[in-house]
Amino acid sequence: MRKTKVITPFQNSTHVHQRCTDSALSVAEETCNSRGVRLTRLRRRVLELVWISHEPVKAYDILDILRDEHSGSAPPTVYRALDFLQAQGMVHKIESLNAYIGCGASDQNHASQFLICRSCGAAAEMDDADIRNLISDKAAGLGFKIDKEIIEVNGICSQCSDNECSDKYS
Amino acid sequence: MRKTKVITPFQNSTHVHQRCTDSALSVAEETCNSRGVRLTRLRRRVLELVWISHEPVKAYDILDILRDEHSGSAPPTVYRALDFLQAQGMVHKIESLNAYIGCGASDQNHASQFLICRSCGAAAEMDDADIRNLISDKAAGLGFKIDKEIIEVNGICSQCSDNECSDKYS
DNA sequence: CATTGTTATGTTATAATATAACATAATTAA
DNA sequence: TTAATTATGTTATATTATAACATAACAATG
Repeated sequence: MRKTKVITPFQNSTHVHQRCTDSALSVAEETCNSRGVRLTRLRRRVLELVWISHEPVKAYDILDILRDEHSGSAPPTVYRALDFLQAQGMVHKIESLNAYIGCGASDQNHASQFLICRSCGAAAEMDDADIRNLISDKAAGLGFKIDKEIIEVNGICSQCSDNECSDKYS
Repeated sequence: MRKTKVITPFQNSTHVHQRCTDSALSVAEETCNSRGVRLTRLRRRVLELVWISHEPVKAYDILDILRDEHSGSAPPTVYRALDFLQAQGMVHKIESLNAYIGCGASDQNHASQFLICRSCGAAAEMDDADIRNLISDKAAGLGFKIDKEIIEVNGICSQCSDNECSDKYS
């Protein structure tokens, strides 16, 4: 069994979030350049806003911010940018939350499995080869050809369950 | 590797859908009785309407039918019934479609993996022990405690890909 | 069997999420 | 520099879901 490849981990308190964002933005710039697609100012800004935290972000929360910055912003503004970013693999939609999260591995073709913590609200992204392969095999065994896998695991992350435990004695 | 347990298969053309529905409804009746919860006329009717086909059904499509039958029907009518049926495991929500599908195994506690065909629109439900165990193990390895797993695999079912092939020569 | 608490449904209103359709502007290709 | 293409602006509306409060049905108890 292979080790789980963690694309975006649950973060500890010492993590400097600006680094995640900066890194994701530069990967995105490069990826767009090499693909000959345009990371316009608007799209870049939406990507930046998606990366505002490790919690999946709502489209209308992004829109609220865009509206403060530019009066011409409307739902299509944000949904179009999100569509572009999803097509380029820079943003994933979390279907069970109707929310969007940044992906720092947009340069790599990969599957995703999300772990979503109901306590802190953060989402971690994995690409676990064993899971990917097992599901491929099982689907193939039933004659099913996979386009896309949506895996969203809800629960409690390790840090939050540590905190819950310590709460009992506080 | 264990054989995939198929809860609801992709159906062939000879399948008599009334049987799926009847069977699901009687399992539901019994399950509700044994749990001491009430499968009211409304809830039963909504369950029946969810079972109208093997394609996930939209809440407002159910509502349109309910409205023909009873003028007092409104969105809460259908969402409340769906909430009840989901809580009892008789209906699952397909998050990526915002649609609902019947489950014939509401008497058994189980995980679900859905295969959703983009050609015929049908959804098949599995409970594959290997997938369930692998995801549990991987999550546990990261210290993550699972509440619920959402697995929705999009693609083309075996029958539809057979048809696509034969189309090439027709 | 009357009362009381509980659960289910009715009803109105509105929130939250997303897209259609067409106009204008910016960028790219010829 | 014109034409084609792509991106954004703008208005309107579709789709999905919940809040809040009223009434009705049912169940448990004395």
